[in-house]
Amino acid sequence: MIRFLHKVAKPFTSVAQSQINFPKHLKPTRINLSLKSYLNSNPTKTILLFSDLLRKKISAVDSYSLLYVIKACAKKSMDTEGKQTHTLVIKLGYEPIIFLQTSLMDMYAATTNKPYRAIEVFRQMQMDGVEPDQVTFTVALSACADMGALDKGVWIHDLISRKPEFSEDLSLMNSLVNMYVKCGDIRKAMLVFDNIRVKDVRTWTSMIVGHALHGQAEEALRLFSTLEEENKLRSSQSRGTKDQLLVPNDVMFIGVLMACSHAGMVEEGKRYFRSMIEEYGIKPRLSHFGCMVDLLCRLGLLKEAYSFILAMPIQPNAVIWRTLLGASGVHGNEELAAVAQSKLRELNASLVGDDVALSNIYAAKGMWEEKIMLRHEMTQRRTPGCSSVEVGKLHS
DNA sequence: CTAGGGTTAG
Repeated sequence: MIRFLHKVAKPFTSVAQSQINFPKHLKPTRINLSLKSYLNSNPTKTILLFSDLLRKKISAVDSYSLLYVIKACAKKSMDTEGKQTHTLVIKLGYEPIIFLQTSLMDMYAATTNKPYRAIEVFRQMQMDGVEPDQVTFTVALSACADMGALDKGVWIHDLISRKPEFSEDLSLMNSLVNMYVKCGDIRKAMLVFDNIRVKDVRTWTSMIVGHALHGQAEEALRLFSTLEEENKLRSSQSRGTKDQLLVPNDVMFIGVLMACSHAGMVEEGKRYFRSMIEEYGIKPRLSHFGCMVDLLCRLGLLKEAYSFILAMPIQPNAVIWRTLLGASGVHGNEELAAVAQSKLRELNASLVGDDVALSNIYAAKGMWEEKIMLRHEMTQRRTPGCSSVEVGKLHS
């Protein structure tokens, strides 16, 4: 934690700024460019430099400096520093600056596991009479989506509806579709989707994922086919329409594979996985492999799932082994369960529940010696310093 | 010489 608030001697004002003659290298713009430049390479340095400036009682900071610090806090998930910066924004009277409010909302959504703080900032803006714009609404909807807060999302949608020109903002509309998807109102999501005249890849992706999440695999895949057909049509037409192609990307394929997985469509899933690699030239990521493992495991194709995992060109993570472990439990395959279990231990990522899963299989099969052995191992393996908080990060 | 945004397995 980096403390800097208590070092602030007095609130910074624009009057004070104009009265002080800073050395050239300490002018706000100059410093801000440094703060900004560290943002991509080393965000912690942005925060350190800023706290250093305050410690030296150099008030050569302005709203730009704060913005970069807030972004740095968001990037490094430094919630304490983020909160301190928020306090500083208020202390310096920068509340009406919409850029700061929006990035604060974004910061809270990124650093706390309660995005409702982002909505609280939004509420406060409403109370202070600070008018939100498209970007503020976009971030607010994203926070609602993360929380699954349909009531708040609808409230914000209502506020947006009063500004017809906002419906031209595609980022905002995509955020709106995503909010309805994540909050479970698929019909409303479709309604918004249909009303977006010029869509992009993200629009389609949100809707495909939406259908997949709602167990509407056919709708998801039909949507994907529609997109492919539109692309084919356009590429066969004049050259002018080529740049209007909406080429499916890796994220969209996660939605497609999710749909196949939820519907148990194993052959289709394999076909899409191949198509992704061969036709679209997309290198599958861990999440794509995870979808495939999930698909195979759901159908009880455990051996195939296992050989699929072994053939992966990248190292499988704990989630993948846990998928296999869970499915082995459901389908009573104690050999593969034990393999998955040991892989989890190798990764140093086994959870209490993983031992229980294997233990239950042994019990169900009457393998009491194995169960006792496992129980013995479990009690021996208690390593100090491994709290449930640290382990909990695996779930996020 | 500088400001904020949307899609991602389980």
